[in-house]
Amino acid sequence: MNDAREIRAKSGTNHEGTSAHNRRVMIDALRLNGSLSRADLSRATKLTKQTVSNIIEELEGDGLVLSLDVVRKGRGQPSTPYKLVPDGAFAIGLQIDRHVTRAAAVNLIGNVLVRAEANLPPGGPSRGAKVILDLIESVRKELATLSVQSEKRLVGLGVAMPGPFGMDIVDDDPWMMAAWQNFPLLETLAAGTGLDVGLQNDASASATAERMVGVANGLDHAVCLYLGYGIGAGLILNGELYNGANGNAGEIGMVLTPPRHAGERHQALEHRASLASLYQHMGLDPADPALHTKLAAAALSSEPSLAGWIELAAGDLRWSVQIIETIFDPETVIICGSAPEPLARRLMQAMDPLLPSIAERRTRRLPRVQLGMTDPWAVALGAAAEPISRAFDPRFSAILKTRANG
Amino acid sequence: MNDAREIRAKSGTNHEGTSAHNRRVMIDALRLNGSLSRADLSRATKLTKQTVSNIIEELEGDGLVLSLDVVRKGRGQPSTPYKLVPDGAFAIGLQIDRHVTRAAAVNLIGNVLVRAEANLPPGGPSRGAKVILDLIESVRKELATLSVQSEKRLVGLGVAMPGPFGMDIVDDDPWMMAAWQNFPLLETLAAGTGLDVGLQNDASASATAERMVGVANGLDHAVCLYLGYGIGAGLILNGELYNGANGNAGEIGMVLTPPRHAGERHQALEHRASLASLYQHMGLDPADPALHTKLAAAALSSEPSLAGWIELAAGDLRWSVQIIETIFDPETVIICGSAPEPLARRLMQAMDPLLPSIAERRTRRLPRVQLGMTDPWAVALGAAAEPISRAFDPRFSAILKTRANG
DNA sequence: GAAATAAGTCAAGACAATTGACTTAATAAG
DNA sequence: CTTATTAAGTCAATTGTCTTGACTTATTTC
Repeated sequence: MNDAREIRAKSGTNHEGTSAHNRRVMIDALRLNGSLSRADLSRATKLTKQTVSNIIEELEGDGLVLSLDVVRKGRGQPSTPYKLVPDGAFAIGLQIDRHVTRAAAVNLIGNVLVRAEANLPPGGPSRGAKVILDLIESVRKELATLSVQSEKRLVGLGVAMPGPFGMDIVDDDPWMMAAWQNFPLLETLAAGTGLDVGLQNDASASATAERMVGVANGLDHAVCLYLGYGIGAGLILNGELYNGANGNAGEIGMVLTPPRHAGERHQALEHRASLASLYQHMGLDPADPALHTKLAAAALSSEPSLAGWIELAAGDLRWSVQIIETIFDPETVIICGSAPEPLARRLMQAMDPLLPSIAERRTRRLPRVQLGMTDPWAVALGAAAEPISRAFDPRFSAILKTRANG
Repeated sequence: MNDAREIRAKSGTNHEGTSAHNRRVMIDALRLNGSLSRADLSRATKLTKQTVSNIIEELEGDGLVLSLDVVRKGRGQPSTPYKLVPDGAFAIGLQIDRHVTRAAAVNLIGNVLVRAEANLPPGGPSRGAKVILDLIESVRKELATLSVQSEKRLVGLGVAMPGPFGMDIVDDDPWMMAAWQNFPLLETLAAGTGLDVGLQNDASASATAERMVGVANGLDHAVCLYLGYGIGAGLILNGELYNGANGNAGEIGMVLTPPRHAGERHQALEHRASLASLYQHMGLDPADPALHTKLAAAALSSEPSLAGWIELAAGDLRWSVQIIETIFDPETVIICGSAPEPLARRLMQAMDPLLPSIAERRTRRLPRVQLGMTDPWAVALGAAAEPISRAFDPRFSAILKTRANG
């Protein structure tokens, strides 16, 4: 029917897809509920007891689940609960920031087992790539000392760095984030480590972390408002991270905000509500290694210039939250980022009262806005959580055939 | 493991899920590509020739596909292309608007076969429900005269009405849209028609229509900016309509816009860029039956008050498009709605040049903004397209088990 | 005319979930 | 203290769906 005309279609599926999905569903259920018996799993997943038994046996054989003590409760044969084996799988996450890179190893349930960081030399990837590969290697070595099986059970490498990706680069900065984005990073890392590599921006990584071990755990619709050097949103929609057509969904830094006062020009959100704007406002040096500590201290004091920025930024964030609620209709909005926790907390407080929005409903179960992780390691954790999610979370794409046969 | 504690888990799947998915994938491929041979389908879906043959045979038996003339092309046995049978399935769509309700019947490929409209009496659902049921009944009867099989092949009823849904009602208007939203409409319609009923807001319905037969056909990431009495966005993300946690995603009317000039208060977008705002600006009566014609005429003239509104609204839309691009990273933004086409066209032109955004990339294949349907029947069409999509489009939820056995 | 190529079929096989009867082990009831 | 009831979990056979590999058919190219 077609010469070279491209045929567009989604993939079909087969037994393998079915089986893979059911395995993922069971792992997901165990992660979400802590421990469940085979009978529980059967009811929850709508699969038969027999099927659940078969899959559990398989998962147990693979070292992904283990049985706990028998539980007596009411009539009937006592049940044997199962839970995930924490060290049933590992993943490594890498955060590439302006002047520093962090790597972390996590296990199947999101515990951080190893962390390591290194300074990135200025000059971008030409010099930095080596630093990164060494850092990953050292994390991998250390992980191997904690678990003999770590190498065998390593499911991938997740990378997080500031977006947006794939843009025609216009401006650059001394730390050459743009150069990083043009560099064939994924290929280099895949070749250098032999691992499957995934990429997210900071905000998405944060959301991934919140979903695995944070306040977004078990939520299918949540947005992480990530306040870092820039500002971004990590989108969890229908239980999966949403990336958009080009991987740039949620890059809200370029959104134009309402002017604060008469005569002010419209400004991009990231010039008003981001740590970069705070540094500028307070005349701080972004490269100062003690910056985080200083900011934390300032946040606990009554520093007037900080208070001024908080007041202004909270206004923009209040507006941002309202837009996010209005556009996404999420269960909750999570404030996270690399700001020191006292600062994030003060920002949260300053955002109160929130603007009226569609999110104000009596049937709400969760707060409209919650504080998420502010740990500087959260992004690396999210980066590491991504391969775990890719390997074990139920998702449409995991069902589809990836190669043809016949 | 649990007393009454609720266990949260996703559903598993089985052979039926596999088969259902593969059927949907084939139908989707045929819809998207017009006609394909079994060999084409096998390559495109990654299923084996044999599997494709089996499914095609089944679909042919179900009257959903039919074979075309054999095509000779190059070496090898000539291929037999298949295409969808237009009248292989039908659905009815219902639009409930302020003072009017429209019903349309479409077939499997989105052709509108029947349309009918009725005035809604003031007073909300207490009197309107009957009008609606009668209208649906008349469409159904007329459809039956066009196809003997229509009743057997009717897959559902789709309803579209202005959102947001499930809110604590604050203000109301004479046409009592709020009352409609509180009324158990879906239950009433399901009981009154015996059909499966789905609900969307206007903007989502518009997006559904654009995806089935409009400029979003085949796109996996697109946003429809719907300009009606209010304003909303219909979100196609990952190839599916996105509804949010409570079905209100895309209800952007409440977004606060940047002030137009010093001293102006922040205003909700729907008070500035919506037909309601135009009516107010021009002193038009929204209930005037000739309104659409008058507006169309005005749009073709050089009416200064209309030109003034266009200038203002275009500014807000420009900003809205930039936010949408920044947040969703879609392949394209589609302007649609119930404004007369000349008006929509002028608005589009007035939006040029668009604000700089992440969407400006050299690798773009589609325009950043495109004009979609402005037909007053587009929403009813989208409403009717929804059950077709629900029944035939590949989607994650269609794979999952819905009832337990064992 | 023979070789190459491609579409499509046939029949057997493989895989994974389902079915229904059965076993095991506890509590509740008399 | 015995028996009935309830629930967890297993066993073995069955079913549904896709895959496999060999085969047939039809066309073009050499």
